Amino acid sequence: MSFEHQGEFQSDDEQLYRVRHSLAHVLAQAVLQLRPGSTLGFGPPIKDGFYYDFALSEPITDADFPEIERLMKKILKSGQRFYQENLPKSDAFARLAEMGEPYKQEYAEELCDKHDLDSLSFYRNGSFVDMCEGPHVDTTKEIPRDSFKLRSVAGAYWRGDSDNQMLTRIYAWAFLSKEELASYVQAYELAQERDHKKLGKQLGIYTIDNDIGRGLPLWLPNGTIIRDELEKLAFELEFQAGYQRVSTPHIAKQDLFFQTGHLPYYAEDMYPPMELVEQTEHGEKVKEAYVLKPMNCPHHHKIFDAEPRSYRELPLRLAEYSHVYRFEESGAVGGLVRVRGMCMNDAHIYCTEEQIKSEFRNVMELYAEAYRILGLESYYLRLSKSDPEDPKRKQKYVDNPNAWIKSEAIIEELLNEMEVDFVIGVGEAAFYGPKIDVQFPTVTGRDESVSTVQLDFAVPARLGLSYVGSDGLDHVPYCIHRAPLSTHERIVAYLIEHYGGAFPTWLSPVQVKVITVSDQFHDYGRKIVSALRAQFVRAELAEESDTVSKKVRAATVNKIPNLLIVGSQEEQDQTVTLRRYGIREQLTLPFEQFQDSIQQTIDQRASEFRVIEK
RNA sequence: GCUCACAUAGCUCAGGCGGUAGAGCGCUUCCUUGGUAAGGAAGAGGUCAUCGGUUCAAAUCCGAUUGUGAGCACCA
Repeated sequence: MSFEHQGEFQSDDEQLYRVRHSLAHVLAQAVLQLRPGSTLGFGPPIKDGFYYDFALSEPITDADFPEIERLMKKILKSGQRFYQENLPKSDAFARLAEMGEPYKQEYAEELCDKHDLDSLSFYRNGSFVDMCEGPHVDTTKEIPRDSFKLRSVAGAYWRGDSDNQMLTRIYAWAFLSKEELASYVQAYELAQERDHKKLGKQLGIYTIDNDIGRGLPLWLPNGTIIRDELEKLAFELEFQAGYQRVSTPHIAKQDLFFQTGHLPYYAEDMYPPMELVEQTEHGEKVKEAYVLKPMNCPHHHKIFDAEPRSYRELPLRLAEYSHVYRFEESGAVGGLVRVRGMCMNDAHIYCTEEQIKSEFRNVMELYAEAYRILGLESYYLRLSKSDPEDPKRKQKYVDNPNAWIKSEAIIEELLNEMEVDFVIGVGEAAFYGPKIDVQFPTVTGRDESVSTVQLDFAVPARLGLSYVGSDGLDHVPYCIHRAPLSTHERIVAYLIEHYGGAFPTWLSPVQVKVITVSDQFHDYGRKIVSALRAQFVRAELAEESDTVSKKVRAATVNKIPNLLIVGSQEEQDQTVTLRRYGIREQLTLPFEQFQDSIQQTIDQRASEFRVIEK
């Protein structure tokens, strides 16, 4: 198993860091020129450039970018020197007050309190002064004038807290040369071509209809094939790992979720209840309330509880691909990555404390196997812990400090024993326990949790789950929640971007497209298609009376992995000419040999096509 | 939820300083029967997101709503 670590922006290139940091100051200088009376927030370097936050006197939009860039270039050209000065803290506060910089002032006071500082660092270039630790370039002449580009304007809360005022953030790309900028922008644009929202539409995978609802994707025939293949994969992996499949309804009584503790912890993320109302003498009364399930665990817990359990049955592994519904905030919903209705590769493992580690390990191995088959490599692990410092912790996490310490220790120990790299996410835990999240980068450069394994020390007890131990006494089981293949929505989004829409044969909605050289070979083409379909290969004949070129192009645009070209030669020899997606060289082989080869390619879920020699 | 931008044919987009619209692809039909990324011709297809306001006149200007995108916050 290999898990790569991926951390925050840390430039190993000191000069790049200085340039970006200095450009942030130059941007602020230009914006203050254009919008006098604006004040400053933070303006750090980031992984591909920098940003700066402003409380603007007048709004700015991207239509102002050319003007701002012009002002910035003028400043760069003028060769301003950067001077550092350290002011005693009282002088520093006085200066910030004089400058009219309330955000900087607030931060300055906090810095001094927290780190017990008695002086603060400022940088001056030209007429512009900013409280800042540096480092910076010596002079703006060091900064190439053509290697940065303003990218976007967006809102951002001061100090990242939605209770605070929203500032205006301007993002920019910045590099050390024009060429580096150009190649970065080009790579960025190329990556946008892989965006699952774009390809999902182009390849007929899913659609979202406003009459159905936001965040509620409709899976088209091509997308449904991919889902079915993933479910088949999960079924096989889980069968071999000793899981049992169960099926449960999409709704349950609201009261169940009070018992589990989801309500009130999780209320904001749930669709409002469906209420059955009864007429009484005094008016209306809610007789029963049902909710759409946001998670499957309560339903599975009830299956565990459906009969008396012995320690001999543990670990009991219950698996289900099931829909859950979460009322994500409108601004969070987008494409397939954040949706309000999703189908999850869920399972719950009930086990004893002694079994936790080995079960976690089994789950991690199942993940690694699934990722290997899917060819996914660019992920890293995050140990998601609670945050004991969080003032809102009582609303966010089950209140049982000892259980948190113990369960977090078990998982961290396991990760260390497995010798895998991981980062720690403080405050990223589930409300009922710590978890290991598997993070994947999207084409838009964000990391998202795709898969997750979670340890639950709280909910089984709340529902009164128990098993009889070898000592004849009742014990509360631990529960491991896991979803290696994530939700169909999220994993398919990643797979589309990972493969750029060109799926390996086993996942591809159309696996073989038969292209005849002219209509007179359609009979042979149809014979091939029906023989392939008889072995459950998803084959189609290109029926259009177009030229071969046109049909090849159409199939290529649709990223179909295998094309079979047939004409008089092939019909006479009972062969086919195979052209693989993205490969120009082709191969003519007996049709029967192709049948065996594609069967093996599919059965092995191979990423490449290998011809079987007879 | 918040900030900003955007919404024109099935798709990708142009146009429009106010006088009710265009291209390419796709689709349909016809000709072509062609050996590897677009053969040719004709045709159908749009209350310019929705609602309201200004105006003699709104797709164009203004407002609201809905949706989409980029961020922020959120994210089991």
